[in-house]
Amino acid sequence: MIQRPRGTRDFLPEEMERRRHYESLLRGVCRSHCFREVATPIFENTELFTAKSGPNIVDEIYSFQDKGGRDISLRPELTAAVMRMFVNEMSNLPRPLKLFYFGQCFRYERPQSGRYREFFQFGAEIIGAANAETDAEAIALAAAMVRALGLREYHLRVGHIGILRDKLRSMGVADHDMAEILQKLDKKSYDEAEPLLLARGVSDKDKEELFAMTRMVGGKELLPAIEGEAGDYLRELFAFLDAYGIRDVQLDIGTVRGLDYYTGVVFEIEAPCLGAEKQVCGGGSYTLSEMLGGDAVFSTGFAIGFDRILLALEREEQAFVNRSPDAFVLATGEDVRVESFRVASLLREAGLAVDVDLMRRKMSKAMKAAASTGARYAVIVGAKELATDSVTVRDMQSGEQKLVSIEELGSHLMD
RNA sequence: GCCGGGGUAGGGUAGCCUGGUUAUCCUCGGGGACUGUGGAUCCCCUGACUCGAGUUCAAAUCUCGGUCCCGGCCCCA
Repeated sequence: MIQRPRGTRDFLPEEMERRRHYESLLRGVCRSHCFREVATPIFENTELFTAKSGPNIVDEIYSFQDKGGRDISLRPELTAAVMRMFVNEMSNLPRPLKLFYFGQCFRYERPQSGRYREFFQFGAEIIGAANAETDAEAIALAAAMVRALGLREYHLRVGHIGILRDKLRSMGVADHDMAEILQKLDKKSYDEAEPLLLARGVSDKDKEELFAMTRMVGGKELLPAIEGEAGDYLRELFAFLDAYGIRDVQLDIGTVRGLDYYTGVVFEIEAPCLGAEKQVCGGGSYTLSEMLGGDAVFSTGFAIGFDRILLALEREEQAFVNRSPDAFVLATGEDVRVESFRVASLLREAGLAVDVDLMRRKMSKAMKAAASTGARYAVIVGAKELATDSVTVRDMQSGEQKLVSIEELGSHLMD
């Protein structure tokens, strides 16, 4: 037996139907917000990902040389690819561009709960605008998507990377030193952040103030206290979010991102039921296009961990019921078997989901098979009925049976 | 990369500690009893010890290694 590669999954029909269902809900939300879908290759030149995330990223992704000696990687995320596409092919389109995407990504990591080597991201980017309404639009979309899926318990947290950066700058920390410190602060690793700060001559008082800021989490009552441009920006953002009906937002000054390309607002959504890997959505405003050889263009985007959010729905025991056939067609015997397929075809043409017995079962077994598919009706094709161009329709729930002419069969089953 | 727990038919399990006939039971699947009526019952059938090495007369069982799964650490673009 050949095993599946580590960290991958097979999706059986039931699971696949469920996935497609939720996928289409998400697509619907994107369309209602007038985002348009794009797709990029599953593999890219490795350079694209090292340009975005640094050379060490190669250790964590599926990276190889193809037969032509090109350095290729399976995409570990989709933002870089979408920005590449924007720079290469879409930079002259009217702005803002509102794009969304869904696809699998690959990371060479140790699998654990909610973490696979092949996983799916559903994300969106707004390219070419840099203001509070753009960020609000992105956050509103993310929130609407999570709501559309029906996730009951989640936390939406919004922060602004500028607040801590301003603070660090005022404390005399140089810009190129910030990423490392912010990374520690994001994880609330104060022990590790402290020596970095002290080494740059930050006073104890400043340090404590900084640490206190990273612990600021709350509702919009915190807004007035936030100084500077970032504060103004957040007040504006929250006004737009409020207009969009998004009120269950936490303001979290400690939510930052270590990476340099984030420029302002950052946000994440987490589902507490998931345990260690509970973040189901992450995003923010950034500028990446320059790193990919384009002009400086501001964007806001996010990605939803599709597998994770489905796992969260499962943990919340949100039932998904697979669709069952409208009808199951079976023959009473060999003499009318071919004719039963004609009836099935007729019903399919009429737009019904119709299954047939392919196993040459005897009638009682066929009936049993019909029951196990969950079909609403059994359509029994027999010589007696065919004599009057009719079939017997059995309601599988009630057991009630009727003689129905083949001509009226389709419309009879429709209602 | 690190720590811990696991792996017996498609799914769920017993057996493992204490090595010894044909590997248990349930379910699912196929067929039959039922020759024109399902979800009931009965009967029959298909189907498994994660892989490799070692110990032994003998390994599902003991030992070591690989692999995969589960939970956590690290990382999280």
